[in-house]
Amino acid sequence: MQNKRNFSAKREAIFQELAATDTHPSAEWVYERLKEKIPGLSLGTVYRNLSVFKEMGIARSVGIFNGQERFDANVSYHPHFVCKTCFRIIDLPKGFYPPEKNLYRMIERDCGVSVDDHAITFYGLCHECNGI
Amino acid sequence: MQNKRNFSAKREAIFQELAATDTHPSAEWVYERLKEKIPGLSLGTVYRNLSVFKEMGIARSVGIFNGQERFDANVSYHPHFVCKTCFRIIDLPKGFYPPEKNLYRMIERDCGVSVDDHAITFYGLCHECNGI
DNA sequence: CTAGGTGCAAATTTTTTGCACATGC
DNA sequence: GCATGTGCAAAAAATTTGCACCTAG
Repeated sequence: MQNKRNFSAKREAIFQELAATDTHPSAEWVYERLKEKIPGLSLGTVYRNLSVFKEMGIARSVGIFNGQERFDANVSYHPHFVCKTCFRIIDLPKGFYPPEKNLYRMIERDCGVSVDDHAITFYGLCHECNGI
Repeated sequence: MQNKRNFSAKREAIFQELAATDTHPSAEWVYERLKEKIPGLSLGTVYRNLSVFKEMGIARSVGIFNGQERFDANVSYHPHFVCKTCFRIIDLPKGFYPPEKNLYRMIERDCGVSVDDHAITFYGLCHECNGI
């Protein structure tokens, strides 16, 4: 496993930007924020590095919402809430809906597949879009 | 000829094709299958009608996998399994990982959002891709 | 006639990729 | 020098849309 100290300056900055937010940003969002600090940055580099992070296992995709893939540097399991209106993505505590111990093994036995991951996503309206 | 839904012939055929399969197909898949039976059909019409079905609540999106949105005419809640290699999508019995009664209300109270839906997706390798 | 549905192709949007150049060891 | 990283723009791929026509009622 590669230490992120060996990252290039731009790769490091992209990872830090992703890791420092809880907004589960898109590539575009990361690019827009970083191009102020790093004038030479290109959007393609952001895409390429987000792919690198996924392959390394230090980031994951939350899903594609409103046509844009959303990323998360918090790779420990937790459910998400997605607002159907503004596509805000909120982390939910792991305590909501915790997976049973042998759930993957049960599915494997009953369905003839191998399972190594899962995702839980709730949908609705966030506080701002709810008109409250 | 009029059917009970008042769908046009093509709309009805698209819905029937979606409802008759458990493959959770993409628009392309539906189009490829139907264009043999309905020579004049166009891909745009398939896309437009799948959107209509989603708005009507008689179909839903399973998610976007391998760049293609996948649809399901089975709108009653059930978890899905997605093969990371071939992107086959398999229905799992509702009994796996059933939601707790007041889960939505708990999330609403604790997180200040309104919740009306959720999805659970397991990932791994299907039987064919597992080399078994 | 009217309203909705469709074919067709162009446009849109997001993401990927080819290639030349840059950078660090 | 060599391998990796990057800018830039073109390409790719999926989906949406504009518009003219068509069809049912």
